[in-house]
Amino acid sequence: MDKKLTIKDIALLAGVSKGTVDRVLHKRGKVSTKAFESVNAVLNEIDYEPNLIARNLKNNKIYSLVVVLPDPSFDPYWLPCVKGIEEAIKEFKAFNLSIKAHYFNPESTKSFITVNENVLALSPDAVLLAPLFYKEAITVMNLYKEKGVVVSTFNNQVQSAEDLNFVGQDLYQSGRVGAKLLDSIANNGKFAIIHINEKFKNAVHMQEKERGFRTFFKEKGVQEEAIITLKLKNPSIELNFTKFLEENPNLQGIFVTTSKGYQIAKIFNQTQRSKIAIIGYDLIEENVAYLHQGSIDFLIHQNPKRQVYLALTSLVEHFIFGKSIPGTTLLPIDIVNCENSIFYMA
Amino acid sequence: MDKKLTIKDIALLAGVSKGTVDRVLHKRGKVSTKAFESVNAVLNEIDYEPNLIARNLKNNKIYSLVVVLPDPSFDPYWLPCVKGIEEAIKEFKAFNLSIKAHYFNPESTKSFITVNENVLALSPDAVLLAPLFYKEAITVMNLYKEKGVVVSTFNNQVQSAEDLNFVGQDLYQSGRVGAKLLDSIANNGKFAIIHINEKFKNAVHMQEKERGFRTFFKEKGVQEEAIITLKLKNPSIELNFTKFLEENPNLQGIFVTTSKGYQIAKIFNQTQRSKIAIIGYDLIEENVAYLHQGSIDFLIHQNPKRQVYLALTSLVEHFIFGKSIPGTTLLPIDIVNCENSIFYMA
DNA sequence: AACAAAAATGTGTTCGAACACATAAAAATA
DNA sequence: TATTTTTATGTGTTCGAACACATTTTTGTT
Repeated sequence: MDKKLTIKDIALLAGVSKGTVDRVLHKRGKVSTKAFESVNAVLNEIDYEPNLIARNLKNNKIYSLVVVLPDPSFDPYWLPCVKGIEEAIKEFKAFNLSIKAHYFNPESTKSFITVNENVLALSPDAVLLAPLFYKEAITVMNLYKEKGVVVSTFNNQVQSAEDLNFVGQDLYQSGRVGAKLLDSIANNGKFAIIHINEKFKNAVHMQEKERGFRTFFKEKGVQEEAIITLKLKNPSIELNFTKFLEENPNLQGIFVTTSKGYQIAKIFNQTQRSKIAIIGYDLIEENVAYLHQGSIDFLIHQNPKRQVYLALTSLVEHFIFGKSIPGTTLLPIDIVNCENSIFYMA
Repeated sequence: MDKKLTIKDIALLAGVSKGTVDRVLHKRGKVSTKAFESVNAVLNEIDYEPNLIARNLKNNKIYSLVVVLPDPSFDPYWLPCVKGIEEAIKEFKAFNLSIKAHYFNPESTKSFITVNENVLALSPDAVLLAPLFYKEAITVMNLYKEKGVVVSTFNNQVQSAEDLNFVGQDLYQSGRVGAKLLDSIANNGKFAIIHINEKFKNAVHMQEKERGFRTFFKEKGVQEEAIITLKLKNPSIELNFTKFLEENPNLQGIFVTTSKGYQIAKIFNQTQRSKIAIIGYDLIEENVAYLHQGSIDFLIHQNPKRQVYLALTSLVEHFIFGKSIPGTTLLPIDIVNCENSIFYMA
C-alpha cells in the first residue's frame, strides 16, 4: 500500500524526533547541520506531502470571506452571483468559514466606497470584489492590502498590478465571438455596435468588446465604414434607434455590448421590420425570452455565477488547505441559443 | 463569533458525556430515553454540523478510485479525459487517495470485459466507467455492485436503474442545438444528418442526436423529406459522400453526429464546392483546424475532461467528506466557433 | 437484601500537523 | 574543571470525531 508518509515516519527514517522534522520543514532553525542533512536526505527521497486535513484541524480558525458586489435589485445581471455565493456556502458549510455578501448601488461611487469601508472595518480574511469603478477600486484595494486582507476580483479586471487574483472573461475575445456569430448568420451589409449604458461605468468593458468586434471584421477585409457604433441612453433609446434604422436601411446585424439587448429586440417586435440579426449579452430573463421568441439570435454568457463560485473556491482552498490562489482565470465565452440556454441558467 | 459547535459542546449543554452524544448521533443505541431526549433537545436547537475534517482525519483510509475508459490512442476524443484525471489527482493529492486509469480498446467488447474484470479484482472503492457497450456495461456494473464497489458513469448513460450516478450531456437536446445552429446559418434547402461510425457502439448516441435534430425541424414545420440521414463507413466514406452530394444538389447544411466531422470537411476542401454549412462534434485537433480554416462552422463540445473531473470530484467528496453522490449531472451543451474554441481546450 | 446480569454512561486513545514547553547536549565563561 | 549560557532535541498537548474499553448505574433473580 502506498500510504502517505507522516512526519512521524520521516522522524523514524532520519533517526530524529518529530519536533526536529517539523523545524526542518518549517525552516524554524535550531537544528544542527547533521540533523538537518539526515532529515533532508529522507525528504528528497520520499516526496512528502503534508496531510492538509490534519493541518487544518489543528489551525481551526474561522476564516471570514466577504463578497462585495452590486445590489441585484438595481441590475438583474448580478442575481446569479448571489446563487454562486449560496452554492459556495453550501459546499463549504462543514468548514469553519463565514461567507457574507455586501451590496452596493452600482450607480453610485459613493455607495461603493462606503460599503467597502464598512467591510474593511470588519477586517475579514479576504474580500472578493466586483471593481466596477476603476479609480475607487484601486483605492479600496490598497486599503485592504494595508490591513493584510486578501483581495480577489471578478467580473471586470482592474488593469493594474493590484489585482493579481481575477476571475472573468477576455472581453476583447468576447467581441470577436460576437463578430464571428454575426458573420455566420448574416452576410455582407452593415453592422451596428450598440452600447446601452446609463452611466459610463462600463466604459472599459464596452470598448474592449468593440475593439474585438472591429478587429475581427478588419482582419476579414470588411471596410471600417460598414460597422457603425451607436450609443444609446435612456429615455431616448427608442427614438434614436428608430432614427438610426431609417438612416441605415441595409443593416444586417446588431451587436449589443451590454445586457440590455432586450430593449432593442422589443423595438423590433413592435415595428415588425424585416429580420435583422441580434447578438446580445447575458442570460437575464428578458433576454432569454426574446431568444426563445426569435428576435435575439445569440446571447453571450458571462457566467457571473461561476465567476463568483470559482473565485470563492480558490479563496477557501487557500485558507483551508493552504493552496496558492491562481492569478487570472479566464472563463470560456459561452455561446447561447434558444436550445442550450437552459443548461447555463440552472 | 459563530464558531461551530462540537460534540463536546453538545455534551456540556445536554449534561451528558461526549460518548453519549456520539451514540445518539450515530444511532448506536444503549442510551436511556432521558439522555436521548436531552441530547435531542440540544440538537434540535443548534443545527449541528459535524466537522468533516476531523471525521476524515480519524477514518484515514486510503480510498482507491479507478477510471475505466477507452484508450485515447484509438480515438483522440478520450484524450481530454486523461487530463481531467490528472487534474483531479493534482487537486486531491494531499488526501489519502489513489486515482488510477485503466484503458480498454473501444472497438472490442472483449477488451471492455477483461479490463473491468481486472479492475474488479483490485476491489477499489469506486469505479468511474465509460459504459460504451450497453449489454456488457450492465453486466459489469452488477458485478461491481455485488462486490460493494460504487459505480459512476460518464459520457453516455446506460438507460437503466443501474447507473444512478451519471455525468454527461442530454443527447436529444444536443441534436436540437445542432439543428438550431444550422437553422441560423443556412435557410430553406435540404439538410443531411451524417453518422460516421466504424462499429455500432455509438448507436444510441447517434439516434438520440438524430431524434433531437429532426424534432426541431418538425416543430418548425419543415417537411421530413428535407432532412436526409446518411450512414458512412470507412473506407467508402469519400465515394459514397460524393455520390450523395451529386444526388442532392440543393443541400444547405450537414450535421455530423460523431467526432469525425473533419473527414467531411476534408472532402469539401479537396473538391472546392460551393459553401455548405457543417456542424460537428468535439474539439479534437483535426476538427478545430477545419473550424479555424472555415469549413466547419460550429462544433458542439461534449466537455469530456470536465465530465471526468466532475464525476471524480463527486466521488472524492463522497468518500472524504461523506457527501452524497449527485444522481444525474447534465453538463451544458457548449457551442464552439473559431473565436471561443481556445477556452474550451485549456 | 444480596448478588449477578444487563444496560447505560464516561474515559481514553487514535488520526497527523503544529507548536509550547521541558530536557539534554554543546559551547562559552569563570 | 565547574558553572552558566546557548543551542539543539525530544515530549506532550491541542484540534474534533470515532470508537474501544472501563466504570457506573439500573434491572432482574434468588
